[in-house]
Amino acid sequence: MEHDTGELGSRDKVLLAAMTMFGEDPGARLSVRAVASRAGVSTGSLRYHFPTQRELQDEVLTRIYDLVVTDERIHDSTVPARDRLVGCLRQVLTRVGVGTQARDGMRKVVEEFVAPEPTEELHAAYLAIEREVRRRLEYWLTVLTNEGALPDGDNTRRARFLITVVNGLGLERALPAEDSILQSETDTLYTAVDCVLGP
Amino acid sequence: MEHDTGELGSRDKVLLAAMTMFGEDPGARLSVRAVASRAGVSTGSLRYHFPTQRELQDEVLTRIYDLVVTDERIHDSTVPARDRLVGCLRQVLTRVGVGTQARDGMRKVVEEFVAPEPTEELHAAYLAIEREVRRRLEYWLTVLTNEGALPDGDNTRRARFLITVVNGLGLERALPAEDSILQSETDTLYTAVDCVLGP
DNA sequence: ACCTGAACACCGTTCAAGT
DNA sequence: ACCTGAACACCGTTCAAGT
Repeated sequence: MEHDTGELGSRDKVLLAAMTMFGEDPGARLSVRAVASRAGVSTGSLRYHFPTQRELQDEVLTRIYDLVVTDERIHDSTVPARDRLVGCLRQVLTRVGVGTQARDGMRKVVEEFVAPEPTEELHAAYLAIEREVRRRLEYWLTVLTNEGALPDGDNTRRARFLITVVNGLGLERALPAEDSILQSETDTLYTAVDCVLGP
Repeated sequence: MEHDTGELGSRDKVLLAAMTMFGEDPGARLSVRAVASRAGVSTGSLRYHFPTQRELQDEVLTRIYDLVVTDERIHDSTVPARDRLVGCLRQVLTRVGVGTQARDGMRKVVEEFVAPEPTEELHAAYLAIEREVRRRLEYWLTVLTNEGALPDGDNTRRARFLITVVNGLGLERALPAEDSILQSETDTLYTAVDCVLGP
């Protein structure tokens, strides 16, 4: 008959604590001790479920992005425009995934579109995907423009810029990284979005 | 009549030690204790001359890159700061190449660092490279900061952002693209640089 | 002015010991 | 199987004390 988090396993307690902390401050450090103590769990237990700090952060990333329902988000004007746009970009990154998924994804992209001699077909196939993503991004930017949150301007260009940033982040998810990846990804997303939204 | 480093002041001893260590392994950590002990100096003394670890690393960078003449570009103050920074980023992208070279390069990166299960060695190897690039970028930013072209701020964060953009552009060079890539790359570089330099 | 080294408040990871 | 918490080997920074 518990009404707190007592029924949760340690793993979930840790995850809940980490996500809460991330929610409170997306730039937070999420150190072992900070998260463990917030979760009411020992550092050893945290390590048992997440053998490395990076694994914890990856899991947090996945969960966070799963929660975000996106397209609604861009219309929710109670939230600052920059947060909404960052949320949308995060949604794009969700599909990239983390860990093995991110690495497999990048491997496939390279196998399919980079390694082979670029035929007409391949070219067209990739461009179709790329255009799809850009359209989506442009749509989000349009919403913000109509709302007055984003000055009139070349939204295609802006979208291309944001896509490049997301591509860079996606690649970095597949590559080895320091374990502060969660924090620096947030930094970069906000930097890019602020850049587009202007002063 | 000393023939060792005995005549050097502590500050120089520290600098010499740090630069030697950097020379031996550009991926080295250059921690307070490691450098101080190598220099035969107390941590307190090191701190006296370099109030912060960042200041030490910046000084090392400056000395190192002042030796390497390749970066004349960043020092040429007859050119606007943004153009110089974009030039430097282009220099990084030069190594990525275009066409077949870019595709081969990306394939190799993926083969080497993405596809295999990430061992400790691989991880360290990649991080060393990454850190090297970031240091270089930070150095460029420091030059602009000292010059007054760039407000004081977190240059590490700025460097990370620019690296992500360059990573994105590199990936896009390897992928199929519309033929306006040159133009959109320039757009993106300037957007990113302006974003960093501020209004 | 310059230098020392201990102390502080942190890291992430490991591990013997418990249940 | 899961969890504990101490211990380890590191960080960067501060500071009273010396010369």
